[in-house]
Amino acid sequence: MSTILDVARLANVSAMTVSRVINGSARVNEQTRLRVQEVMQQLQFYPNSNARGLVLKETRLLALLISDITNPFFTTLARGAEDEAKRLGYRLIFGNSDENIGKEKEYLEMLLSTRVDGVLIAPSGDDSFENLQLLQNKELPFVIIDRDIPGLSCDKVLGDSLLGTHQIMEHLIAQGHRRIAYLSGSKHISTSRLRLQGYTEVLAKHGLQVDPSLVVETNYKLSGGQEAVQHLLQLTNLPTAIFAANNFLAVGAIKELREHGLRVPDDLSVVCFDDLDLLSDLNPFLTVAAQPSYDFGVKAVELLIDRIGGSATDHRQIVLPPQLIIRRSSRSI
Amino acid sequence: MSTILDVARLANVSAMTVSRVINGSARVNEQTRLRVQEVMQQLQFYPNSNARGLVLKETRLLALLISDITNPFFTTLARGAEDEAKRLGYRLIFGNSDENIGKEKEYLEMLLSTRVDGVLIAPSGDDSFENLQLLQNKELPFVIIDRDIPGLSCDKVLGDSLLGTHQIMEHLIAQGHRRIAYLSGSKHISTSRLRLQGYTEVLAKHGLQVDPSLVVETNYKLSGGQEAVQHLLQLTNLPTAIFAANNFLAVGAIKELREHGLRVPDDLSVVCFDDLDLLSDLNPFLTVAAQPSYDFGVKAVELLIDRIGGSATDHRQIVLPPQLIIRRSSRSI
DNA sequence: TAGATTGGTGTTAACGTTAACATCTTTCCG
DNA sequence: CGGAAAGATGTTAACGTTAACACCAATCTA
Repeated sequence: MSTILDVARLANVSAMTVSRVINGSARVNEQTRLRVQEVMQQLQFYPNSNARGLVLKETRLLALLISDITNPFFTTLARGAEDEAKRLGYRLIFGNSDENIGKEKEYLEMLLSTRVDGVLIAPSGDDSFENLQLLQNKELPFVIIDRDIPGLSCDKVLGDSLLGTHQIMEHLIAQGHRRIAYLSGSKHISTSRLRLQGYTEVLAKHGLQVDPSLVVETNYKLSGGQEAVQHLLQLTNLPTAIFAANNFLAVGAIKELREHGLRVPDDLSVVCFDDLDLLSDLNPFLTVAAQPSYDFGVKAVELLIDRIGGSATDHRQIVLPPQLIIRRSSRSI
Repeated sequence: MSTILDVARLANVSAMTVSRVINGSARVNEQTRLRVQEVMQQLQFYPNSNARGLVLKETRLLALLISDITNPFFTTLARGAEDEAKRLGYRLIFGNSDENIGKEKEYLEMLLSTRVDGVLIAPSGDDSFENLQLLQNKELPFVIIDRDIPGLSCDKVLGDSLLGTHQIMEHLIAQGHRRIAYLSGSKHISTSRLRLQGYTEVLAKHGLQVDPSLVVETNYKLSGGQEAVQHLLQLTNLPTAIFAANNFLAVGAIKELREHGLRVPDDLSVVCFDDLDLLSDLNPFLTVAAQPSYDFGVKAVELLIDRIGGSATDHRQIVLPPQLIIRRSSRSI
């Protein structure tokens, strides 16, 4: 790999002049500039970002830490983040935390070493507090996405869990459902709690009590949905509808229901948070509170880069609204 | 951010001793080691990868360049690559090329600057040849994934397009289909060509001719599938089945068919390459030649790291077999 | 007991780039 | 026409880390 010095020698200038040509950081004679550029071309010279990062204390690298890149919600979010990052001249590293605090911490430490300029993170849960404090100690800018953390002051891009839940629950109730199960992710994740709160509120509003046996706490994975349904099926008095706190839970639930010979929506309605993108194109089936996941990524990168630039002062919070999409997985009874 | 020198001062040793503790590169007295580790802990010290990369000429960063992270095939592949990279102590940068040579080139240049240790790339097409030659010039190890490039000698992880196509086509023919359309991606992508070849072979084997009006070349995107179907619907003699060269094409095709009031499989059967993962869990619908996408990622990282380590000599090629999964989108006529 | 070995540690220079300052020439202005 | 300003370029040192070598003390070996 050729260096700036190789270019300098061949172009008969100092390294500094080459640096100036690369960065446009100061005037350079037109002729000299052309000569230097020609040599760079000829040598296929690409400046070493490591050396640059060392002196500039900036790497133009961002990191995106999410729970699972195979989840369409995060995939589309990642796409938004990547497009926006690229537009603004940043690259993106990504990692999966698998909803696991330990893995999350490992990643963050790696990122601290990498000297990324900032981090986008969907925290694995409230316990992420400590991990994020580490970032704050080290003054590494970050934005949390999708999940809030109580007591943590930082930039945030969140969905409106209460609104979405109200939309979903009102829909189910309008369809005549009264026994509605709630499949929750870990209660240490803000979205799980808020959606439970919304669930309770809407039931109360309609004079209904929460039946504790219909509230199942599990995890935001496919297997979580399956386990939750196994649990529900042991009840003598089955629910007529299931509200799953995210898309993976819903898919797991439907899969498990099907394996027990139950049909959706004929035997049970199933609705959830977050759409399935491609899947919904293929076969619009699931009734969902869809979130603008692409925008989550875009907005988060914008906040982050503002923060990095130092122009942002107070912490900002962006709340993106969900949209109820009624499809075939829910029906009137 | 504290440096190795801060640690050295506090621990009353030289920077070199700290470096040795970090890397375990030479003996250090047990007591000294403990003292240094304590100070590192206390200062929350994380070694600067930029400085390290500069002297070691290695960054432990890999890059994954694919056409679109929202495609489940690539998503799962990315997950496999990320898991394996992490296991081997590497981080992963990723980028979307959108099947676009120019964007691909930009990315590769960025990666050259970043001094990544290696690149995993699903080339946007045969024209990627030049882009990859740049990597070869610069002696940056890379592995191409999913798509071959004629005349390029390098490490490769590919699917078996011919086998998969044979499985799919034999299935359709066994179901009585004779007028089968083939929706192709760009013919500058090896998989498009091989699948066309397989398509032709199987038809010939059964004494059938290729009807050119049934072969539609478009692109590997959702919109490609939609456009292709618009084209097909203008024929007076419609096909009874559509074989789409990838999953996005199939989804686009089905979406468009539905918009024209045609049902799958009642009016037309649709089959394709690559599964839809989550989607297939929710609602097993599409008949596909599924490829082990997770393994594509894992194997590619293995090849790449072997290459980086210098232990690999000849270029290697791994071919992963597809698996025909028959579901409801195809039916006997 | 001299010489070699090994354990433990430090010093120096280098990796490739850029900020800060220095130098020289040319142009401008009153 | 003399001093200031602007234009063009170079020199030096620094960023944080590690390889290579050097050094010293303790231990081993013949």
